[in-house]
Amino acid sequence: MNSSLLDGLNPPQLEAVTLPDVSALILAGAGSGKTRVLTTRIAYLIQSRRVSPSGLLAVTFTNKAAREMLTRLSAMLPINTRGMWIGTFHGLCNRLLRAHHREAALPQSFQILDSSDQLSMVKRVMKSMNLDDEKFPPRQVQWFIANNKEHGLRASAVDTTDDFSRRMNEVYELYDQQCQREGVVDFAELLLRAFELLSRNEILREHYRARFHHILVDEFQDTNKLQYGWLRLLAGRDNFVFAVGDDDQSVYRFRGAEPGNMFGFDRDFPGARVIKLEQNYRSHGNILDAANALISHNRTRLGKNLWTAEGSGEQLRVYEAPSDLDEARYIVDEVRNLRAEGMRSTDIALLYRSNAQSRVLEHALFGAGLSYRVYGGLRFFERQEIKHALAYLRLIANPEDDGALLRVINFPTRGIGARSIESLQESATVHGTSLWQTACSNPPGGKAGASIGTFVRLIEGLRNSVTGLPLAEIVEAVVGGSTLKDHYQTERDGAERIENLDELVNAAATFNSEDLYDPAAPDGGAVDPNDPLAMLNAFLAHAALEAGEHQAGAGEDALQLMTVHSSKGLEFHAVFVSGMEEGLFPHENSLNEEDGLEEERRLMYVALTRARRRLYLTYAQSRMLHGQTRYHIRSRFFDEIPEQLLKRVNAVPQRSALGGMSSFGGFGRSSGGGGGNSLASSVAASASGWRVGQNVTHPKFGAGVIVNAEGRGADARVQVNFRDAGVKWLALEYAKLSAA
DNA sequence: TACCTCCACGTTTTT
DNA sequence: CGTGGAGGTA
Repeated sequence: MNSSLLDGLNPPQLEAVTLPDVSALILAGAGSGKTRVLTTRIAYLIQSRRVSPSGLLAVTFTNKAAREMLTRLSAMLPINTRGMWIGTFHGLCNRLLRAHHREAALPQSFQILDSSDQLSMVKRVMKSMNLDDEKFPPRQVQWFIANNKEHGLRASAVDTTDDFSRRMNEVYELYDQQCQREGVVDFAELLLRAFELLSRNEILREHYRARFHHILVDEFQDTNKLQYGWLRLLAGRDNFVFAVGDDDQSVYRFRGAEPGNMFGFDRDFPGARVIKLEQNYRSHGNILDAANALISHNRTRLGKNLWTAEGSGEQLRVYEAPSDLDEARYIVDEVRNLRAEGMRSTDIALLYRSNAQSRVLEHALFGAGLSYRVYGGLRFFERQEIKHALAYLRLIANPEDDGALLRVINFPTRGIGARSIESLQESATVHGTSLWQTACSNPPGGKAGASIGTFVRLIEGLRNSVTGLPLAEIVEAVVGGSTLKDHYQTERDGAERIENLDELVNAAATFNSEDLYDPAAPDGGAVDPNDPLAMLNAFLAHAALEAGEHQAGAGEDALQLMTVHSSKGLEFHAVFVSGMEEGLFPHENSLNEEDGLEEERRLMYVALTRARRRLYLTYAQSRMLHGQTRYHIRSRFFDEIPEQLLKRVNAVPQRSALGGMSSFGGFGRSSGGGGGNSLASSVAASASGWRVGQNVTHPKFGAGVIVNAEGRGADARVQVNFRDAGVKWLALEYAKLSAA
């Protein structure tokens, strides 16, 4: 039994899985069996080391990762995973706070704000302060609040240095007060509140410390300061943290991730072991060599080199397109070829640095009749109609939730306009009560008051009618009774919204209380499926914490389109990385940021290591961006990959723009590939040392940029758009052009 | 209240 | 170019 568990592990994997009681940092390279090691470690602890499943805490970054861990674990062990604390940081903190809501000073039915709810709340608070949202962009204030919370800082602890941040901090303070009044918490608050609860409350802290001797963390490089503090707090001196991560795949620094948590691990956990998993089971050698070479240009690294027992495989295919349209056309052609060879579409990924780049690709794919799926769109629980229905439900669960009330008090419209709402808010401020209480006891007079009375009776009627009903019937009654469906019936594209509302009822019906309910759990964190209110709260928390798969329509054989960020953790047989241009990838904004280029390089490393067998890197000389054609040179990342690993498939010999020989100098073989006249132009221009998009100066015409080229050798001519002199064709042999 | 037009903006994003 | 938000008008 035990041996089968460990069968097939390589020596470092085996060492990691069977470590004694110590803290450990597992540096797991891309495709090195990270998830396998993590889950096998859990299984090993339970089976061989007789650790009780309830004595383990495993924390991930995403719900998907948590689900996968649970699935794999139940396949490995004949145990009930229900009582186990495996989940996301936010999910586990929610669980903790529900179980100890009194100690955490929260109402039992506290609700969770997602980012858009949080933004509305910020706007509302700023409005009450009469803060100019021109001068203080709400998004920036929202970021300020979240960022401070993620550093463990309450408003009272924020060190404000200037008037601007002092003012934002005032919003922060009032925002927190308002959340507290309403009984709502934002995402960062879940973590901070749980952290403070355990810091302050010694009894609880010791209870959980005594319980969780083993704490396992996935994607450790993505943890922020607060999450790290939370881990350390729970670990105390006597427990063991098993952290798995890859500093080379840290690409969320912009969102608060502190890869530095990895670098300080052995300082904070004295005696911690460090194990590197460097054998890659995913990619062929050339792909890994390219990735290794690229990432070696980063200075801030723990240091790791992937290797594979497989052969070198193919070279990386590099395609230079005259334009983004040609690039898309080439990709479509190649996809067709791959499919003709029998590759499934789902095994092919089209990656890009930023979402805006998907449009051209989608257009080309659509035109070619190839089915594709774009990741990163609007998610189920974020849809307008779903948020509305959830707001009705939230209001029933917790009437103090002003945000929920404001969302639906006049949706569908019932004659409560901006003025009525404003006077309601004023009255609430005067009386120091929630909007709901004000609407009940101190409604404004006149017609507005009458409409508000109708709304109050609607909500009360709904609340009474669903008391004691099972979850699905509650949701069904509210979706129906709210007249949301009737409203969408009259809308032009309301049919899909109605479908989604029906889908919400289904989601409630299949909402799995089993995952949450463990009768044997020693703490009170379990949700009793027979307690309708508890189930409703759990469902609403689920809606906020797990916004749902991006889109339906999964399952069918479709190409996978996504940003490089979204591709982290996935793998594909063939991968196209498009838009490999300076300014796009690395993104121009990153160049001004501290460590920005290194993060871009890590991102590129992620992109390269997604591919198992075939990897395409494509770029375009010209690209439509923000409504105008822009000219970029190919990404510097090409220069960081050894030449012999690259194969230029459209054989454009090219000298670099700055005059030196490019890393492609040795390629001259001609093969297929799209392109038309403009391709010929690019050949002409680049062969002569000039390229489209290059800035030049002319002794007579002054400064300009090359916009086109034709001919070769003595006939080569370039078209230059001069700042002052307009567009002119110049023969290269005679014109005294120089690079600017 | 609803619709329309104009303007600003444009990296990555989970919970 | 395309979108989303804001503000103005019917």
